[in-house]
Amino acid sequence: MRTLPELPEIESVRRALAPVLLGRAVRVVRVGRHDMRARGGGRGDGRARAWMKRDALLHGATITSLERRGKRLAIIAADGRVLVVQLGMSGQLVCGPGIDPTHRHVEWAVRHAGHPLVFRDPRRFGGLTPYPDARSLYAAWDRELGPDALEAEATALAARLRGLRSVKSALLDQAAIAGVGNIYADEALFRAGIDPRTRCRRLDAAAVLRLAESVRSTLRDAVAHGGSTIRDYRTGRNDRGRAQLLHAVYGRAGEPCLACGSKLRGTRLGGRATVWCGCCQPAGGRRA
DNA sequence: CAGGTATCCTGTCCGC
DNA sequence: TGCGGACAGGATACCT
Repeated sequence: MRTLPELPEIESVRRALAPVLLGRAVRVVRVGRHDMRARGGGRGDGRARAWMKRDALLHGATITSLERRGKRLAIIAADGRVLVVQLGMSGQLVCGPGIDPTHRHVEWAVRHAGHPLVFRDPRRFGGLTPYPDARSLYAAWDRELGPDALEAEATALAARLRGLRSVKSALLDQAAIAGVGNIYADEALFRAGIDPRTRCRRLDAAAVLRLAESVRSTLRDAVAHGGSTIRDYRTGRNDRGRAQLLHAVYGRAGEPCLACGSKLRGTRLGGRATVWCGCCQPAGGRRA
């Protein structure tokens, strides 16, 4: 199964849910599982049970805002409570018709909405994290996440692409830049004309800035298309996205480069499938 | 410090 | 047709 909610997918969910949820009161009507991860990913990080109470799940709250940083979406209530949603690999936060009935972990009734709000996640790589107030939310985000890959200035993103590690691993590091996953890392590197294996230090200032701008434009274009629906992803209204039509390299190893026609190369970098064009993406980056 | 690997998890796809 | 195993990867712990 391939489904990777990255920043554009989360942003599409946020935009779709805002008109449905803002100003509305929610009520927890069902908790399907009590053993979701407190945070996405990791092993042995403990299953959270105690917090999986209605209070932590915003029972009885009125939603005042939906905020996103990177791949995390915070639901903020009028009384200060916050619930952060991480979709992980296969998660969905949806309020609309035709939602798959399986793997529904939490359901809320939304006042004056025709459908319940549903958090479902077949593979349970995602999770829900409650915070007592917005202050603790922002403190956690500042501690764990770099600047948002869509909202931050390109110069701010470029400043984070440093060190000896490969430029792709830097892009995937949420503490460096928040929001880029495996799909858009490869797409942005293709757009910038940079070999994903290049160490950050080997990129000159112009190449780093070009990459930062490519990250922003790649994500912006994907958001404009409603995110990429590889398989499971749906917007907050349960619609499919169309950004997958923009993918130039992701999932295309061995196929011809859309720019030059040469065979796209594929390998594994940091355990992740990586695709690039050896012709258009030279080590150290294409000269401007 | 950087990279590789195992872990978590389930649905999908492939070969036999 | 069916079944076992590889594969997909976001985040993290641990080892080299």
